[in-house]
Amino acid sequence: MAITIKDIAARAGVSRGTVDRVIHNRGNVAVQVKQKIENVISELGYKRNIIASQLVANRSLTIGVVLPHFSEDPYWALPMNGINQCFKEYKHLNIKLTVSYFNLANEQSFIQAYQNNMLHQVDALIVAPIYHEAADACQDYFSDRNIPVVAVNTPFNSPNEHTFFVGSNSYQAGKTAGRLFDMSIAEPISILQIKIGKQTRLETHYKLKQQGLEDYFEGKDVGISTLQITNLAGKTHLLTGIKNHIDKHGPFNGIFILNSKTYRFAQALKDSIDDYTVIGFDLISENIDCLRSNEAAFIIDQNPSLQGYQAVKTILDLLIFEKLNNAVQYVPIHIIIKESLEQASFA
Amino acid sequence: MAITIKDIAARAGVSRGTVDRVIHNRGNVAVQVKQKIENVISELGYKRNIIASQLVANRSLTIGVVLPHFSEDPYWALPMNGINQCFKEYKHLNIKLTVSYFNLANEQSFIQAYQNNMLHQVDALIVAPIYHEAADACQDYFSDRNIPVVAVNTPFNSPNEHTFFVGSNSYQAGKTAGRLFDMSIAEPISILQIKIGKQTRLETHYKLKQQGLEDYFEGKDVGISTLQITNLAGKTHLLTGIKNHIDKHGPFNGIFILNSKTYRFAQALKDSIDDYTVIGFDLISENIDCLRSNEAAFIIDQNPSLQGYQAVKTILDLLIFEKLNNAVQYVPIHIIIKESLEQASFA
DNA sequence: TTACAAATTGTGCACGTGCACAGTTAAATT
DNA sequence: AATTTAACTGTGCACGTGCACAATTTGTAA
Repeated sequence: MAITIKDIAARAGVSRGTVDRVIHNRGNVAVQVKQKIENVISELGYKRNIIASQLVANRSLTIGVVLPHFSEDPYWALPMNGINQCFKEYKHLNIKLTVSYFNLANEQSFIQAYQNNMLHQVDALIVAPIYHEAADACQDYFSDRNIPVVAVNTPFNSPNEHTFFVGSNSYQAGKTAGRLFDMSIAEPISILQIKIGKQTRLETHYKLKQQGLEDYFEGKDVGISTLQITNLAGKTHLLTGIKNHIDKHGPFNGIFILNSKTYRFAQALKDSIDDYTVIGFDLISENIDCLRSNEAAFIIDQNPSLQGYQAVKTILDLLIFEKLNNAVQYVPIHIIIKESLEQASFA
Repeated sequence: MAITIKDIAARAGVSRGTVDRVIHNRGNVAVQVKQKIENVISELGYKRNIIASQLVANRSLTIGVVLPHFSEDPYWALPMNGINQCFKEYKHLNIKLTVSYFNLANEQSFIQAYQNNMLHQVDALIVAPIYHEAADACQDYFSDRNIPVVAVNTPFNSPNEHTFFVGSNSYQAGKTAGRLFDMSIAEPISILQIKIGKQTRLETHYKLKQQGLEDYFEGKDVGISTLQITNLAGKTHLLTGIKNHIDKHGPFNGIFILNSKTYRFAQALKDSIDDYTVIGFDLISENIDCLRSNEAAFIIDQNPSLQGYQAVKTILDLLIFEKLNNAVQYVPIHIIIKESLEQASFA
C-alpha cells in the first residue's frame, strides 16, 4: 500500500494536521519540525493521493475555452473536438468547461468572449489568441490573477510564466509539402501557392509554410509563385485569378493551398484537376471528400484535435497532477492520403 | 453538485444501503422497491462517482502484460511504451502493471510468460497472441475466469465476449504503400516486396500488406514480385538474393519491405539505394535513421505505441469507467517522411 | 509567580461509495 | 398465539485528504 499522510505523521512523531500544514506550506509549524517532516516525506517517498484529494476538494475545476465558432470555418470544430475528448476522459476528476465562441472576422467578439470567461471565474483558460492586441489584454488579465492560460494554434506575442502554447510547426509542415511535391511531380517542378479566403490573422502560419516549402527547394530549379484569392464565394473569380496568374508566371504542376480551403479550389477546378498535384491542410470533412475523389493528393493534418486535447491535458497536469509541461508543445504533423484516411483523425 | 446515492435514497424514501444493493444487483430488495429506485436513478440521472468509488475500493487493479521482449526486435518496445504511457496517465486510479516478456522465437517462453501472469492474479490481461495454439489456451484460461483479455497487434483465432483486439489494418497499409509508390515512381512501375528475417508468426500481417498493394494496382500494368531473405545477419546474402531475383524477374524501382527491417536493407544496399523508392514499416530508431539519410522514402507507422495505449485504456474503460469499447479497434496509420519526422511518434 | 497572548500542534468532520452487520418486518411453522 | 425463519432494510465504518477549530505549549509582561 502507498504511503499516506498518517504514515508520515507517525514516522515524524507529529499529527496529521502538522504534516498537512507542511505539505501545503500553510505555516505555523516550528522550523525544526518542518525540516523533520520534509525529511520523512522524501525518505518515505510520499505522493499525494489524487483520488482522495479530489474527493474532499469537492469543487469542480472550471476550464474556460475561447475559440472561433466553427460555423464560419469548419476547421475550428477540430480543436474543440479534442478539448471535449480530453474533458470526457477526465470528467471523473470533477472538472467543468465554459466555452465562449467568437467570430473570426470580429475582434470585438473575441474581447467579449474572453471577458465572458472572466465572469465565470475560471481556474484556467484555453484560448486561440488570433487577435494579438486583444490577446495581450486577455493574457494580462489572467496572468495577473495567477490563472494559467494555454494558447492553441497561435502563440502569444510575449509568453510569460503562466502561459503555455500548444500548436504545430508550420515551417516543418511547409518542408513536408516540399518533399511530397518533389516525390510526386516529374521535373520540371512549378508550384503555385494559394491563399483562399479573407485576409485573416493567421498570416504568420502561412508565411512559415511558404518559407518551409521554399527552404526545401533551396538550390533546386523549382518555380514557386503565390496567389491570393480574397473573394471566397466566387468560383469564376478563382478561375480567372488562376488564368491570369498562368499568363504572368507560366504554367505549374503543383498546387499548395496554405489554409484549409482545399475544397474550394477543388470545387472550382473540378474538370482540370487531374493535371495538378494538390496539397492542402486540415482534415475537415470537405477536404476528406477531396481525398476520396482524388481531387487532392495529400492533406497535411496539423492535428488540431490533438492540440485541443493537449491543451486540456496541460491544464490538468498543472492544476491536478502537479506535473509541469513544457511551455511550448508542438503536436506531430500527419500526412494523409486517400488510402490512409480510415480512422486517420484523432480518435 | 452531482446526484449522489444519498439523493436517490431520499427521493425513493429508502436508505443508502438499499439503493446500493440495487445499483450493484446484490438482490435482497423487494421488487417494487427495486423498480422505484431504478426509476428514481434514471429520473435524476445518477452517475457513480468514480473518485469516491476508487477511493473506497482501496485495492489496486492489476493489469498483466505479455509481450515479446524488445531485445530481439526493437519493434516491441513501441507497444510497451504506449502501455507505460497510459499507465502513467491513469496511475492515480491505483492501478498496477505486471509485465512478463517472452522470446519471439520460442513458443514455450510465451506459455511461461502468460502462466506467470496467471500466478499474479491479474484483473485483466494484455497479450500479443503470436502463437495461435498457445494463445488459444491462454484465452481459455482467462475467459473461463471472466478476466478480460486484450490482444494487441494480432487478433485471437476465435474471439469471445471477454476478448478485445487492438491493432492496425495491414491491408489498408498495403494499399497506402501502393499509392505512395504510384505517386513517387515514374512509370513503368516495378515493385519488389521483401520479407527480411526469420520466418515468424506474423505472416498474416505480411499477406494482408501484400494483398493491399496488389489490390491498389489491380488492372494497372505494374510488376510485383516477392523475395524472402531468411538469413538476417548476412549482408552479402541479401545482396546476392536481390541480384538473383533481378536475373529472374527483371529490374525494379520500388522496394516494399513488409516488416520493420528496412534498416537491414539500407545497410546492405547503401551504395545503390538512390535508384529505388523504399517504403517500409514501423518507426523504430533504426528506420528513423533511414529516413534521415534518405535511404527510405516513406515509413508507414502502424502506431504500435497507440495500440499499447489503447489496450490499457480499453481495460480501464471496462473495469473502472464502465464504458464498453468496440471488440475490434483499429488504430490509424501514419505516413512518415524525413520532414514530418519531428515528434512524429506518439507522445 | 501569575495572567494572558501568541505560537504551535492535535482532533473531528466531510467528501461519496461499498460492504459488513445490525435491525426490522413479514411469512411460515408449531 | 407464540416462536422460528426468511426476506428485506437501515446504519456505521473505512478509504486519504483538507480544513476548521479545539487543545496545548511557549513566550512575554505585570
